Amino acid sequence: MDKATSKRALVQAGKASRQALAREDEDGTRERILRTAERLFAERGFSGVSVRELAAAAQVNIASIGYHFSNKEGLLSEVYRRHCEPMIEERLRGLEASARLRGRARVAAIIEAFIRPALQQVRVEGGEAFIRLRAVLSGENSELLEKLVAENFDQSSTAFIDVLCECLPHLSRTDVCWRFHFLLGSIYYTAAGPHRISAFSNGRCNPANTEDVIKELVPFMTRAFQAPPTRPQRPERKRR
Amino acid sequence: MDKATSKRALVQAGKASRQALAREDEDGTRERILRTAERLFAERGFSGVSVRELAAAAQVNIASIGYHFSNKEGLLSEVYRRHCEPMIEERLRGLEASARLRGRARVAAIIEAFIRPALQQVRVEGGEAFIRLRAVLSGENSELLEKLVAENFDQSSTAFIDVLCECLPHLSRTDVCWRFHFLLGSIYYTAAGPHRISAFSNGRCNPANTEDVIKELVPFMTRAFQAPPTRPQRPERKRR
DNA sequence: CCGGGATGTAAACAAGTGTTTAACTTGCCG
DNA sequence: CGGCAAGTTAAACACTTGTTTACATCCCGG
Repeated sequence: MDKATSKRALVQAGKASRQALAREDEDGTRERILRTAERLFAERGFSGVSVRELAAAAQVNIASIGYHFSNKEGLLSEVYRRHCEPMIEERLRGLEASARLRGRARVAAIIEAFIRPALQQVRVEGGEAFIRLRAVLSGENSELLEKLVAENFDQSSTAFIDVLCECLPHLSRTDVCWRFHFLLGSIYYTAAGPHRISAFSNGRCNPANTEDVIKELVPFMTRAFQAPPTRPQRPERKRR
Repeated sequence: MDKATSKRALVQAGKASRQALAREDEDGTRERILRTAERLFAERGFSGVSVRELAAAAQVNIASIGYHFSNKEGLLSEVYRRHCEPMIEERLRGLEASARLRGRARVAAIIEAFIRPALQQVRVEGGEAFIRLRAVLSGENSELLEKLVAENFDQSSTAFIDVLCECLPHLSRTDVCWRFHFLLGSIYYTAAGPHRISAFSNGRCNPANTEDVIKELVPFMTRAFQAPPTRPQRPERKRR
């Protein structure tokens, strides 16, 4: 990828500025590739989709994807970045808005501010949500993905944890991190493996219904965050 | 796969009985393939590992894996089945044992009975736990995997949900299903994506430490399950 | 009208994919 | 000894993989 980067770097830069002018929604080759990619990757994962399939589905020449995004990984990065930016902004807006509330209501608002944008993320027409892609990817391709996740989410995750610590002063930061991690797991799994629950609930639970998920998950997690601390605020305190 | 199945079926049967005699731990080709497969699949997913890599890592001829397991998917099925059986048995033992307790303590015991066997599942030497494999697979290869999950887990999952419903009579079965689903998500994610939490907690949270995870997750989930119902016990009741 | 950069395309590239073949070794039993 | 089945092997099979090449267009300022 090193030689490809240096070779195509200038081309890429030119592309970016041009696209900033012609506002995203045009129907050009580049746009069609991106839309098809986010759909297919979300459905079948990264290594589960070949560039040939992708090109065929987007009705685009195979080489075009190399031309516009350097290579397959470059395409994934761009898909990822495009979705994360607006989602994170929405999350942070919700986080700020929660500041008007206090106590349990505020915790609930924070959790909802985190969940909602992820779940109702623009669904590609008739397809899976972007969150599904993130969940699917969390299994494979760890090197590239870990970079993407770190770049895109570290900042906002930390912001949420900070505010949660503020609202839950009886908890150590370690406990909050754990609980936040469990929350993440529930969101991902809801997006990634919706078949299982709908199976053992005889179809009564449908994770595709965003409002249902929020109605169930927010009170569940709000309550959970209020469990007594597992680790003491300061480890030494126990001895005193 | 259809023709292969019919052709190798008898061979497979013979193998199974022979292996029942020579107790699992021998160092034969078949055993080496299985052990290597569970390690590699867990690390890099199903489509992320080629038969050739696998054969090389197991120091086995490429054709051997076809001979012993019909094909790559057959190998996965066997890896899966071998781990699920003892794990599910342990889970059910824990579930029965929880019957001695009452109230919140019983809920906690049930949740721990479900979590513990999954997390402390025999780790292949120096490698990832089997649960990681399950989490990784939940993204890809959906047709085969869904069959495997259904075959191996439907029964035990239903048993757990049944008992939880008993312990939480204020909840509708639908609510219990949702909450069980969220629990599953937290477990999977803890196994699949351990890097993220250890990153934003500055290493204070280490999902590889099974006891830590249990100490954090059990109270968290126990409390969460006790949240007030989201859906009424009987939908019509609201109107009356 | 022409030169030049951006964009699109068919064909080829080398490597890698899962699977199968056919030959070969081994051990066992009549 | 011969026959036979289980197990192992190198080699080949028929595709698919991501990427690159060299060749067409296109459009626009000079």
